[in-house]
Amino acid sequence: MLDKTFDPKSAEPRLYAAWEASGAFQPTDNPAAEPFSIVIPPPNVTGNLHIGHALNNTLQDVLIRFQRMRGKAALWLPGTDHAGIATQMVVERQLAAAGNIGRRDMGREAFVAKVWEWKAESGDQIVQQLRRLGASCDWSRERFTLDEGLSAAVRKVFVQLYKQGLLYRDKRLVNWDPQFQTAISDLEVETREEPGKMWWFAYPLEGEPIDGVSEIVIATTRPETMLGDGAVAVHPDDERYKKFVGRMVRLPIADRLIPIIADEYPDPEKGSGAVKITGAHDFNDFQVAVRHNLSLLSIMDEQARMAGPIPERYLGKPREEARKMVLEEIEALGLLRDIEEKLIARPYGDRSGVIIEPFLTDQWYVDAKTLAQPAIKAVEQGDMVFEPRNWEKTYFEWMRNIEPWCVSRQLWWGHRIPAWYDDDGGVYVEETEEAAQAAAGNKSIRQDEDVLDTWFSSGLWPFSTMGWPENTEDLKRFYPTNTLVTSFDIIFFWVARMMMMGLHFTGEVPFKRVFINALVRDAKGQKMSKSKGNVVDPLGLVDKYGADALRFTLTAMSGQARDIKLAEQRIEGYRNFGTKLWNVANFCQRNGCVRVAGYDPAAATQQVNRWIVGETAKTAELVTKALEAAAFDEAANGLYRFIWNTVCDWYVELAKPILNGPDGAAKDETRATVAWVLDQCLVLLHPVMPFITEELWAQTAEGGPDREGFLMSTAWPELPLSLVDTVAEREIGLVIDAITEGRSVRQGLNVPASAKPALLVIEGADWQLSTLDANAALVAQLLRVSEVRREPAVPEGAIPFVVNGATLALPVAEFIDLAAEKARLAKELAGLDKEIARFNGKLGNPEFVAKAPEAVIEENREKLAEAETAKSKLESALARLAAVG
RNA sequence: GGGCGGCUAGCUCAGCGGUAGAGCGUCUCGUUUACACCGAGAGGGUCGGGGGUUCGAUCCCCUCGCCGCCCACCA
Repeated sequence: MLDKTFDPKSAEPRLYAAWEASGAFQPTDNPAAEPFSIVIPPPNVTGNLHIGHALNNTLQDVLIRFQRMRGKAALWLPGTDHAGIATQMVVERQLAAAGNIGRRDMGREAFVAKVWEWKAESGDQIVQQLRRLGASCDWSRERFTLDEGLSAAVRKVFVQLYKQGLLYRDKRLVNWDPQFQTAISDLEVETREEPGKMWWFAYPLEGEPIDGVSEIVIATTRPETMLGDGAVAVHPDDERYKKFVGRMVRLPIADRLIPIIADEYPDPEKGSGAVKITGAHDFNDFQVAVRHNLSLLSIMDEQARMAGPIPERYLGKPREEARKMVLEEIEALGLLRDIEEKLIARPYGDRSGVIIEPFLTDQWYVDAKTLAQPAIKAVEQGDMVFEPRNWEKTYFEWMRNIEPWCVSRQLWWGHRIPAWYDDDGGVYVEETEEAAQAAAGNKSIRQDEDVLDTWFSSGLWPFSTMGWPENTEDLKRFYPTNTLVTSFDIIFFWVARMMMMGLHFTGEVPFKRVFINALVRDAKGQKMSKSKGNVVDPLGLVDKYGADALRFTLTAMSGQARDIKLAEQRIEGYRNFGTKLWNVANFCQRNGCVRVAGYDPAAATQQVNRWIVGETAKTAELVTKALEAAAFDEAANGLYRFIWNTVCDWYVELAKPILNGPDGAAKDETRATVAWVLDQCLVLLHPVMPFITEELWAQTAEGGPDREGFLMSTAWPELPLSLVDTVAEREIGLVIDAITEGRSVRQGLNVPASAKPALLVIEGADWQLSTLDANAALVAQLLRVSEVRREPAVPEGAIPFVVNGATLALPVAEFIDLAAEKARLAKELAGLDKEIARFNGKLGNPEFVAKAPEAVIEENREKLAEAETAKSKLESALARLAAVG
């Protein structure tokens, strides 16, 4: 006997452990099986499962379970990312909180050891959390971006790119994070628009005034950088300033002479039209400075404190303080011309939240422009497709305007750059220190202190995890992968980089399809964030409702283009769905619906059974097609409708009279069919709700033929649409309509529940009557009337009403408000008149008849005929009603 | 400044050429031997505004208006 409800808390861990122990997560070694592979977007090794992971991994699991059941050699390769900057940040913060010394005082080795310690401590948390979700990853193949093999792949890639001239060291402006004191890539900079000020300064002209003008006014939002100005630029066509070009101004405070130059860069419409050029602290200015061969004055250090060739009183001052000092001094000098309130776009480090400083340093760059070309082409020619398709625009846009990728980070947690230097400026890029030393001869060498951007190793993920550069069996069998499931916020960071690296090093796209999932927001549509306190913890939801309910919710909502607004109520609803399934299984058990060996759905004889077999086949078709197309929501919603509305609401109800009836062939067949339908439901629902279906699979094993292994390893059903019996479909449809309509009218008539009047079927098209006749007992039971029978006419005192073209009668005038019923019929009649007029109008329109498709015209004719029949029934019903009352 | 989404029932969203659907919520009824984590029923929408194409538009085109996201070097 089944328990009253499914208890996910005890069942889920038990089932998961059993699956894992059985080796069912590993791809089959059947050589005939077609491979299907997914690599997981590796979460931060020390991270926690958030709702985005839950969505993303649920979809992957749905896919992989589906493909596994279809007999593919399905591999879902899991792993984690070392997440350089994020992890280092966490550990540094912990050290600080514990009152320990900072990492710089601690030294590299000790600090990195600390991070490994932290990884060991919290490293498998997220992996355990994925298990709680039900993720059927092949844990025997689990990888980590910093493990031995992946590190070797990283070194190989770095060295090869270097030797191919696609990776180089360069001194240029980078985005510098003064808190972490490292360079970051363009993508890690977040521009925020904030209210700020723009100050207008006058720079005195050196020498004679021109036309009485003895100063040039510049506008700036960053006054402190003026100390590093190398020039003032004006547009060559700007009449106001043309004459000043070639002269010098005296830079206030710094007290240096700088030239006035002409350049296309200044926009005469903006600000004063004259721009101060600070080559070492602004990306635009840098380009101007290079064009004009201006010297680049760095006036800040790694922590964004003032430094360099500037007045002594500024040295060591933080940039904010320096700004105040400059403003005060400029004002005191009488050179402040104006202050303008303005929205300023400021760059912030996406991790540190600190304002980024353009900073002149030596860094390693990848020639992304070159690598991007094949990656663009691959998507253009469809070797890789985005799903939804639209995201390729985003991808193209970025790839076509790609800038060199700064890959070096001044951090300690990560892949150390395999480059060594000698004291004479020689650089040796090799996979090992031995090789570098060999190249350097007897010179002494030291390794580059920096590590690589986390995304450098993630970019290799699809092939490095499979053993590249070795030509492993896995690589041969499972690469390229089939589908990548990820969210749009890392298309640039990750998808694009994998495309570039994959194509360059393996000559193949790393995946054939990328499914971009939406972003999960809270019920109000706000982005979840710790500071807003609206973060939904997926594990809390799993605790409360079970993993299946959460999985179903996320799957059903995954169709949304951009955002998923997650409301807890919804999860509750899908938990109820699981319970509904559980209860229907319970019903099966109580009614002796046991699976029968060799059951042939095509051989069913009972009309309801023939009907549900067809409905099941249609659902299987729908779910299969949907999952193939990654239309996860359609699959989930189709199953929901089928199981709840079709099976539970109708099939089970229609089967009850047979199951409660006398023993015999009809009862046996129905029992077997009910059991079969339930089995199909379990199989089809399994990818989305693996736990409850697996549990029911085991619980329903009793009495029937033996179950072979787990449901998760069971074959996906192949149910041909030829199982659909259109006659059964139409007739059962009619029975359902009649019952629905009958109930509706009964309720409208306010017939008390206690009343059991007879229901008479007296008119209607023959085939409809025969259907109703055949199911008379059933209809009577479901309508809760004592009897359904045919009569030539409405008997004396009975109240007629129209259902589905047939006229039914209740001989219970005392229960019925005659006036209300008359009004109802009159209203219905008016509606029909309108409808008839509409169809007549349409069909009377020569243009419609001439141009509309034949099928549409035919449909309209049928509807017109139906409406006219219904009208005549209604009219006679009204007449008889008048006679009675 | 570019680009991309969204605007459909009170809420969250499907539908995307033939006069509107679901779930939740609301209201009414219900001790029907699977299920109250249930069942039956009702109410509720000029499908953001305005044009156009079409026999016919929520659906296609144009335009405007909000809302959101991404990218961009504007001082």
